[in-house]
Amino acid sequence: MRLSRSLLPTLKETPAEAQIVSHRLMLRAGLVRQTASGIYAWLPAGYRVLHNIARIVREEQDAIGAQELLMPTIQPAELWRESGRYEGYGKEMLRIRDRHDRELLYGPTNEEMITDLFRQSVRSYRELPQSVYHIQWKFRDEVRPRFGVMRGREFLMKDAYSFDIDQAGAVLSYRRMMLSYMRSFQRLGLQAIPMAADTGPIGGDLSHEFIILAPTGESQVFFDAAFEEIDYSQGGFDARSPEDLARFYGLMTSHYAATDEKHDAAAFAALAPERRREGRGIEVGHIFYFGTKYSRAMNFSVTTADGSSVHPEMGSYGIGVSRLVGAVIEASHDEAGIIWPDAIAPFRAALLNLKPGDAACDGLCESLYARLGGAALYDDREERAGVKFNDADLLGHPWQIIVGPRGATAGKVELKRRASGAREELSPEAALAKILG
RNA sequence: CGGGGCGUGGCGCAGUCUGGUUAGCGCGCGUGUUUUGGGUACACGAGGCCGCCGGUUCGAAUCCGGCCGCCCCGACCA
Repeated sequence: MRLSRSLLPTLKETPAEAQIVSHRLMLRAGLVRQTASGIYAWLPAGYRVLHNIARIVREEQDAIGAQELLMPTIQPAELWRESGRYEGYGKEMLRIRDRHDRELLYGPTNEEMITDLFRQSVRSYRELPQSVYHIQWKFRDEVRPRFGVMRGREFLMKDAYSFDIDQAGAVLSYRRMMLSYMRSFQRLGLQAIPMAADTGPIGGDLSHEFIILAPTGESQVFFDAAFEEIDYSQGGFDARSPEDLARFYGLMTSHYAATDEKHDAAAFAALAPERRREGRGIEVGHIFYFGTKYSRAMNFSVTTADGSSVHPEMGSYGIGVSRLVGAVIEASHDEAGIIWPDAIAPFRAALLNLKPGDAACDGLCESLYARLGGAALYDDREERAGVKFNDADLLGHPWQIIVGPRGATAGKVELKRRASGAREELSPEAALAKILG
């Protein structure tokens, strides 16, 4: 992308409405613009990040055999009356009427809808277990939206639903999903910790929330360093193996982890000092096993091997995709701006032409840009070097290729690593190899 | 939903209490000169229904009433 032709409105000053660092940086870096309280437009660079996060989450869902589908944002009130939640959900649900005065709502979640879809077509135990997910916009009419994209009213969420024939199967689905979550967060460059949680309005028996560490997180968290050392990869655990899932779940639940409300100082103190970890955390995911709550209320049953019928055991699993954009920034930034993890950066590299109009600089930049393609944001603007440096740091590209007249004539570029600040002068080929390699 | 605050060029703000020149300042934007590896300097210039509606007044950004929007603290939440 050429910066001179991009909708990437960086700001020198912070808009007054932004309080927390991720909100400020998202506005300043031109990732989003607020359209109404808690509702944001995603500008090109921000949208790329959102896509990248969604892609990783999707890959990890697919990897455990969950099927992607897409359910609508607007739902009929009738479905929610069946489960009893239309009345129960409260003012957070955005209720709408169409021209025929039919009651609709903008979905805050999809348990009812997916249960309806399953009951329409799934009749036999032979068709289960199944897990499905979608990545779709949700709306919760928060009384008080804040923290920018971290607590908006409209947000992008990955929500998954599992259907099993019995509790044993449902527990496996639950554990498998937990593994997928830990892998997703790890790939996003985040340290995540699962913690036992209350089930809230979703209801159910078993629930964990996933907290990621960020210095500006909303709650204090305490945990065992063991979480940092676990290998969540395919090599570490096979998601198809019940034994591996049991071992994994054992690790997740046997080590100490708690937010300040549930913190047990004595238990924490019992850990060896070098294993005690403490920090601030942000909730980015939540999983629930709630049994037959919806299948029973909505009369979804399947026949079993012996000819009787049962209500399938269900679970639902959410990841706040748009919230993660803010959460990642909270976890990874400095005074100059954002520091994107390589996996989700909008661009792998910023290509800084320090002297547009200079034949050597232009020529070298054009050839580098052609080689980098969509991986690079080419700063071809007629701006001072300082402006470009500052914008590149603010945007947080993992790499910066700096092309100035001095180096260009000598066939050299400077490569800067955003996270460490390390710079080195090297040949264009070597720089490309590092960035693309 | 309780409490507090704010709406003035794209952004950050002053002016409002105490009504009265052409409504200011910084940044940004445009043109020119200058500068050329960390937000350069100078000059000139464009850009404002002062959130909206109504009222008071000879006169309203400023006073009064209503409405709308946004932010912060708390309770609540992926």
